[in-house]
Amino acid sequence: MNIAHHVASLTSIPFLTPPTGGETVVLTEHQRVELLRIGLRVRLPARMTIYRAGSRAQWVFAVAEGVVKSYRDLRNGKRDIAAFLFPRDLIGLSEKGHYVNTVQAVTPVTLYRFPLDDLTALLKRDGEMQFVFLVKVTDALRRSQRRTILVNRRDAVGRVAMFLMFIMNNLGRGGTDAHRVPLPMTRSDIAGFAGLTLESVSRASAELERRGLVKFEGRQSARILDLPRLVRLATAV
Amino acid sequence: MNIAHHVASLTSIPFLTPPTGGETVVLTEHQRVELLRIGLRVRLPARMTIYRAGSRAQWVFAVAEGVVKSYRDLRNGKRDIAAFLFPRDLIGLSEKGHYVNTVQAVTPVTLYRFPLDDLTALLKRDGEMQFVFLVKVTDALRRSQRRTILVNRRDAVGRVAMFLMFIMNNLGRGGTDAHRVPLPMTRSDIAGFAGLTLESVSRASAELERRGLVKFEGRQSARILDLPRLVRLATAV
DNA sequence: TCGCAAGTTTGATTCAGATCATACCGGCGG
DNA sequence: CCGCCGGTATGATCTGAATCAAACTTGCGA
Repeated sequence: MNIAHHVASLTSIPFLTPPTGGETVVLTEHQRVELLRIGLRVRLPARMTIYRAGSRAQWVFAVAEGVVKSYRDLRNGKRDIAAFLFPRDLIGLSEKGHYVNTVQAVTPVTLYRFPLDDLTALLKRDGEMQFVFLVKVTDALRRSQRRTILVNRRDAVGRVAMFLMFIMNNLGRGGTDAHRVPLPMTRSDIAGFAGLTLESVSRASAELERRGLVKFEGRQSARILDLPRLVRLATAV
Repeated sequence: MNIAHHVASLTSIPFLTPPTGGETVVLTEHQRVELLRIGLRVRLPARMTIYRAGSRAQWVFAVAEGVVKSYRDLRNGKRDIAAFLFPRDLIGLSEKGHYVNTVQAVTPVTLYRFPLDDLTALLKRDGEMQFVFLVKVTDALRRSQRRTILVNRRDAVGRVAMFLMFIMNNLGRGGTDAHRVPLPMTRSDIAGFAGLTLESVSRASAELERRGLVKFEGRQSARILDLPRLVRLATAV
């Protein structure tokens, strides 16, 4: 196992900017080595289930590349998407030793896998590193709350507009074309995330296109034609 | 200032059970003293605003007694309740140095107030204590996700049933009567939390009462008459 | 005691999204 | 080239929560 290679890769998931300041938190070289001592890099194809809700929570994962969805199947057959996860995100939310959601790769993904016990011990030892994780989880909480606002909206068009903004904010960086929004997930997934049926997503998308705000190019991507108006729609709650 | 008194009070907010194990995390005596060195106990009357969204985030608070609501006022005049917070909960979610939500006392409350900088430094120094906070924030994330499921439901009666269960899970303990549910917040607050209008909350409540599941005793409390059926309704998504 | 005001209930109507049904599209194996 | 199939779009209808409106209830201060 090539540590040097892993260290280099880990720098690509430096987690996040802290909520209280402007500067980005980056792990020190030493901390990266420590993390990699307990972590393993794994690559998975699209559609692969990473873990299932209810199974024993043995690992925490960090997304390095690709998109992952976290969901719960409800009794009525519907699927509630808890979150879409992107590079830099952590996955492995558990309760009483068992995973809360089922997590599945949407695209081919690269993950880092950490045994929960080892990670816990490491974090307790290294307060600075733990703080990076604390900040990250706090960020996830903020995003979850923001998403609730999205779902609380009544109008389908506004929800889809918000969803597009959401994807832009998470996959926008690094893209060659700032106005192209990749949509690796299905309409069904979008519907589950936005609290709509897939028919409504389809209709709302058509409406956005009709209004000249967005052009859907195939099923897997969209082009933003009028960003200011889209932003207004999305934030017009 | 009576430290001994404060230490005793702090034991009443031992935060949470960790997600990965069964045993409750309790701070050591030393840790409590450390926390209190930087913390201040404050009592506030009902309706008092603790902080406003957008203001500089200088403090983190821990709820010791009472109920607090966290919300955002939306452009359309509506109010989205981000969370209700109970004893043991942390408040002070911020982004780039500014609070995300406005936070207001629903009942008279007792809080512990910690300067963010001091708390940050303390947590980085004491990995064990920080871990208690990490677990707490993780718990908040789980709750936020569960709430999204609540809001995603379409039927008003089910949402109100879920809301009642939610309150029971947070205020149930310590109550003399396990079937009495205190409702310190207004119908409007409930509506904001459940993603309904207050009229719908009112009608759904009446419907629950008509079906013999719940009896509302004044505006501030309800009595669960048929818990099993209420649970089924709440989880029947 | 009265009267006000905030909060709540109840009623009538509207409307957007769910639902049910059917048609379409694009990729892939044979 | 065909036919299948998962995913998507479109159309018709239904439903239940939002909305608008008005009455009622409760607590509280004059």
